[in-house]
Amino acid sequence: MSRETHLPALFQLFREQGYDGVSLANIAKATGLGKASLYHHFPGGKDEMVLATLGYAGDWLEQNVLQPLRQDDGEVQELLQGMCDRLSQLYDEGRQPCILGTMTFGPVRDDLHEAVKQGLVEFIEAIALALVKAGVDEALAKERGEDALMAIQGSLLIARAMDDPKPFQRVLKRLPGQLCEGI
Amino acid sequence: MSRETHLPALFQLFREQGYDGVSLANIAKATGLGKASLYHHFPGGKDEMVLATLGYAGDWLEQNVLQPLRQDDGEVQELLQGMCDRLSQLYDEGRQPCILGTMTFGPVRDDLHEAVKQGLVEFIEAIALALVKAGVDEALAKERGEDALMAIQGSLLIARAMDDPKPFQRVLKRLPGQLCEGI
DNA sequence: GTCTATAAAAAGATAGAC
DNA sequence: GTCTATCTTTTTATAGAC
Repeated sequence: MSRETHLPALFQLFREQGYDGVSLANIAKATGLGKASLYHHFPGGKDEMVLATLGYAGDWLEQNVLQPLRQDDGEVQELLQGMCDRLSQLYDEGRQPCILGTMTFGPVRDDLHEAVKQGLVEFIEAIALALVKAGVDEALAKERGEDALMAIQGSLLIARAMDDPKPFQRVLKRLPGQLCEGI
Repeated sequence: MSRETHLPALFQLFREQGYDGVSLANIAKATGLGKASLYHHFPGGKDEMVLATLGYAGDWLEQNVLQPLRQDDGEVQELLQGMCDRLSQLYDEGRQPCILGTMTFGPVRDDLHEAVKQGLVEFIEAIALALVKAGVDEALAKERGEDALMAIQGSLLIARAMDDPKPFQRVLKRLPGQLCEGI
């Protein structure tokens, strides 16, 4: 069993319960490992576990959402629709939280904070790039990328707080058209 | 010194760091009390502290935001503009988080979860009521109330993650017009 | 109403055997 | 690579004096 084997379990734990909410006992139970065994895979302890998990989530996002979004072929509306489809999968149609959002409310620690910020920046820039290619002004494209992330994160937060995934689904449905308004 | 004296300090702690992130040692330091003294004011311990803090925040919101929003006099645009002005004050123009948002990512506990959900529902319903009075269809008004909360919470999350309050300020600026679209 | 002192439990982490 | 056992620190909470 390698380190990568257990990252999906860690991902699920951390995105649901956050850094403070997850204990090594939780992780041991979820992975089926003893607490001591976790230190074999992650010598840096809980800090290394959460950073590795953010890397795992970032890789998934990069491969399945951002790289397709940066492709040159295809209409921008279709690229954005593809993005929404993948996000719907990632967040299980609004029933699962985003680890970046969860970690935003975690403890104030520079490495964690930077990793989250970096993930959001790359996401925003990938959307902005797609809009710029479609002829949108650079400043407006960046604003719309930020608007998209606000809409996604806000809808996931409300969906979680209200025990109802529909707000997320509604937001995702109108997102492509909203981003392309005026093109 | 009464219990109410210390609620502002607790409010600031909990909205910044969440339930798990705040220890009794933190609270003791912030209030200037000894740990044991906290149990005089809050015999139920940390649980009672956070619930009392949510009540304190809910009272502020009710008095300063929701009641003015329910008033009959005045144009709906102006009522919503007033709401945004108060929210800008509450969140220090995007530099401070919303305790409801922070608590949404806290531990899964029924009483906390219910208190947060209830606060969001009342907020959404107050906005929807103002729109209904202005002639908006009931179902659409509720959607727009949800949209408003998603925009507020999403922008506060992004503002916090990116160390930049401007996304929140931008969202608040266009919110009244957005909610009144088509009236 | 606040304090010192202390308990009891849970947390993160390590040593060393297999 | 995984385990049992143990250690250290932190956390929540209580007892009882002033």
